[in-house]
Amino acid sequence: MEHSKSATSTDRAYRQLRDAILSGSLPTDRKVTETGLASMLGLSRTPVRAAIGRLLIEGLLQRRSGSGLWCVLPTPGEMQEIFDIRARLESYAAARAAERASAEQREAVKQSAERMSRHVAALAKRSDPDIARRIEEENAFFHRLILEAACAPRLERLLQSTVDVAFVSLTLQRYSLGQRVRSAGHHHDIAEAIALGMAEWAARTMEAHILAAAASFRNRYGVAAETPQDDKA
Amino acid sequence: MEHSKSATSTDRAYRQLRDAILSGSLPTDRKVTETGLASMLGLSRTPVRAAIGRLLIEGLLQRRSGSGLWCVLPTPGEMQEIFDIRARLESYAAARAAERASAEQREAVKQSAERMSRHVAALAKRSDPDIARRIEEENAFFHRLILEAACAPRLERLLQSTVDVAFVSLTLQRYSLGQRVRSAGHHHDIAEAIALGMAEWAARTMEAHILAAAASFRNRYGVAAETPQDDKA
DNA sequence: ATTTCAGAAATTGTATCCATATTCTTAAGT
DNA sequence: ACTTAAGAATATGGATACAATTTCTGAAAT
Repeated sequence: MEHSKSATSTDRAYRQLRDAILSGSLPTDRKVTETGLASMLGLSRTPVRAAIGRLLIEGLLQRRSGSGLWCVLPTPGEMQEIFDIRARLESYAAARAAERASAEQREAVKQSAERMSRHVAALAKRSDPDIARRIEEENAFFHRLILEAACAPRLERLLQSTVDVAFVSLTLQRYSLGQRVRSAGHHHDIAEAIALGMAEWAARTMEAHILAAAASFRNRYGVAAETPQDDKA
Repeated sequence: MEHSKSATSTDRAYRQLRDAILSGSLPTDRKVTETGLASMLGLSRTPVRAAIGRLLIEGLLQRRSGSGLWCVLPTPGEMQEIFDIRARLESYAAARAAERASAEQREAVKQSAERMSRHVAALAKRSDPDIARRIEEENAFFHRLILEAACAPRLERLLQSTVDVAFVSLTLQRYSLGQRVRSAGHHHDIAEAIALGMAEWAARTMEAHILAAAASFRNRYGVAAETPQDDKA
């Protein structure tokens, strides 16, 4: 659940670079170099290159023709795309989980939903300054539980490595209290659908859950509703 | 549309290893080593390691706990999973293509469907010994056209890593003539839906198109899920 | 002044080397 | 005979060295 403190240098480099890109501390308006990143991290180029390879696949870095390596943050349009993809894949995961989760897994999902409700209640009472982080972790845990219960290794890899969860939690951080209450309600609905083995209900609720997050993101970052006329990004 | 011979050693290593795994010329019942693969390809470990990194992400290689590197081919259950994922992602691509394809792209999709029909007709007349390959290429081209028209770079990357795994397995199977005729019909339907901008129709037809392929695959290779008996080839 | 060519600098791709961790083998002890 | 421990062999992760391609700079020629 938490990052094990010491992994390989490659893993550390990957996480550090990803965080640096997502937090905006790496420039997106000029090119970066492998050597520069390596010396910034205090490592040789070898592990940094491996990390760069992963980030290239995930799309957070790009090699532009004849002008080096660039950090790339998803445009609002791409964020919408990411949410749409997640809605489709996670609803599939929810349906599979409803069909094949073990009894313990169904119980665990329900308990996660319960905990989430308590966290949100605590947030309303301002009783815990650290509660926002707890909510985010609980949310990630909930989705991970379902993904595991879905018993779908390929789906898991796709969701984990290519459409980054960090984007979603970025959105979650800005939820209003009302949104959080409703989001916790979604978790309850999904948990119940999975517990009862109702795949279609689970899938549609998960879809709605993620599209709600997408809508919230759109509101925040000011991309008005999708215009029929094509805006090239 | 084909690989130019000149590329970086890493790319060559990646392609060679991927082909070797998918074609079954690398063992899946005992472990392989980086050093062994490198000397097999006549390269140093460095580019081979980069290639291995990509294959690990794609799931064609796995590091098993404390016992090295293994080649992994998708099980029939995973193939079903891959088809399900493709059905969801490519139907999304079709919907987006219906909404935002250019006039030229809509025309190109229709023309590809036309060519496919002609190829299938030629197949019926046995007039071209090479026709099966042509059909495969046209099919790949059709799907690629739609993916490009969808204007969704993330989706494109995501599908690229899942599709080609499915494709190689697909080429192992032989569609019956009747199936090919119906498949070409799907292409026409999808092309028309996209041409008319009818996103929902395009999406549902694409979904059905891929699930039909999945069913055909299951009949040949899968554990017969719930089919009482399979039909004649 | 603009263009072009050459040399220099820099960046990426590849190979080799080293260190650490893990496995396999062998020998010793109970 | 079986178990365990120690050392050897092997494999992987990382660093450095090297090569080749690409880019930048500058000067010369039209």
